[in-house]
Amino acid sequence: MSTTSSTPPTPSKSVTARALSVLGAFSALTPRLTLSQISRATGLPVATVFRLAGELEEGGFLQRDSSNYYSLGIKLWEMGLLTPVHGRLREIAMPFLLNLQYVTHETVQLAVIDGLDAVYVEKLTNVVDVPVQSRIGSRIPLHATAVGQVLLAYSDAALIDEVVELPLAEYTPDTITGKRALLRELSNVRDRGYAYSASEYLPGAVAIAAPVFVDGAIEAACGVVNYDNRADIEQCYAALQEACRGFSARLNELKAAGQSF
Amino acid sequence: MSTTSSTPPTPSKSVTARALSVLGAFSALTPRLTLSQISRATGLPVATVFRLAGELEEGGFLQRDSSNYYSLGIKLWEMGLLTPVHGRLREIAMPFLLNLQYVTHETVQLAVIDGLDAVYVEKLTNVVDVPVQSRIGSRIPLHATAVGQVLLAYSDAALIDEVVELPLAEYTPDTITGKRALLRELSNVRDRGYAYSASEYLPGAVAIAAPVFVDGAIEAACGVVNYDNRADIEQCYAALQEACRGFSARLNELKAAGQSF
DNA sequence: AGAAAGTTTTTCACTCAATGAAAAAGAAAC
DNA sequence: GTTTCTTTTTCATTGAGTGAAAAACTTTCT
Repeated sequence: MSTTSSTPPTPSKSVTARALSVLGAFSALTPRLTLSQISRATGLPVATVFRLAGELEEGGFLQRDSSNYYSLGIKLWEMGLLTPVHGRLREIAMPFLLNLQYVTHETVQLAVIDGLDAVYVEKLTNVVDVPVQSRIGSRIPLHATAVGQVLLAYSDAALIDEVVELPLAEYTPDTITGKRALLRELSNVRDRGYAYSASEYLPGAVAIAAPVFVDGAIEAACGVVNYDNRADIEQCYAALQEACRGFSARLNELKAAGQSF
Repeated sequence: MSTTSSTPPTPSKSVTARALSVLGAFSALTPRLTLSQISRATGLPVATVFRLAGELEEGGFLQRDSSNYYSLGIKLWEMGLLTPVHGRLREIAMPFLLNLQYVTHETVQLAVIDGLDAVYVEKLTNVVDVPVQSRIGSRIPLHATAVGQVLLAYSDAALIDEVVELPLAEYTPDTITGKRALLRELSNVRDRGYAYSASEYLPGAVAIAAPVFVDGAIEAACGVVNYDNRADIEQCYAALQEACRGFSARLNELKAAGQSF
């Protein structure tokens, strides 16, 4: 019964929040930072960063190289591997993805939904010199990619409504940017059971994606991308379907057998 | 007289150290924990853990499911991907590993040295139902595995001396446990340019491994394992050599071109 | 069903650990 | 050489973190 305005009573930053913001200063574009760079990036006084960074290094969350640059520590990587998205998804998916890659010879991807984005959990390419567009961990739009559309199509109506109302960025001339058009496409995806996207995000990239269900709810999406229409889509689709079926079955099997999540 | 206490590793510490120890309570064996479990594992009072866990959740480092279980958050996974071991090694290695896996059909692995252990950075198997012995992130002994022996063989003399003096655990009857025998084997590895290990760690597992150099110093080791001697070792070896050469070349190329680390 | 045991959340007075300005010590740039 | 920038140390101040205890919930047992 609080009639008080929802003013967040959090003007100050706790020590923990500060420590996390030190870690947050690192990004794909800035994977290496000096003390003073961290200080500037976070707005925290150098002396404070000095102490916090020291403690984080102590714990293995940061590491410091010979030229006084910090980067994120190996402990952080190890902990990331304990995350459900890795241990309960990518690890189980891997054999299926490998086989799918083996059969199709194309780029294969696994994505989940997080918030209002799709996130690549795994991505396999055997082309060495490919200009990497998006890496594992990248966030990509739900409306403009095959995996995104699949993830969205089978999500709760509430989420669909929310995304549909968002301003839909136009990445290429083929990107779906209209609310009605997107809703129609999502409906198509559900009818077909898979998504097909040609040049909606990256020109020249043709992708198909299919859903992975656990207990009837969508858990992830698998996709196959090929550039410049090299591959036989029919064949890719068959392989994709098989991979998704196998993966779904495995997840459900583990869920039934395993005690938790 | 052992001071047996189930909470030894938590003398009074800084806030940051406490927060990190909350994260540290999670492991491969206990990827999900309740508040009170964390409290017991860390030796911190529940009220303290309550606050810290709340802040870590706020920052995306922990997540809480419907049944009040905490697990490590997606943010942690994302940050792990920014770590050099991932972005500067596994990501670049991946196409070569995939191709190696494709050619040999066997389990393929990439490992680095960290402290006195080898750590698996990547491991590819396309067999679905394999009883997973060691996963990505696992630490494995330097003296008893092919990748470990390669990593050690090309390390600094100081490190070799240190490892050689350690008590060398005997995993199978074929494990090298003697100091002199290990030194001799390392010498063999250097002479041959690769390591060959049969049932030294896991009975029935035959592995070969080769080094990956950057600027003349060893950076990682690639290996191929096959169980029950199914594969043609000669063929595997050729493929392995090619993968390592390609990968080394790519790393050196990037190092020369790229600005840093 | 109710009681008992366990877990999560809130409260609050105390106090100790975190703070950051400033100065010292090092590096690098000019 | 001087200047400019960065890292590290010091230290008086204080407010953020603390944890015992009680309240609020949940689960388990009889």
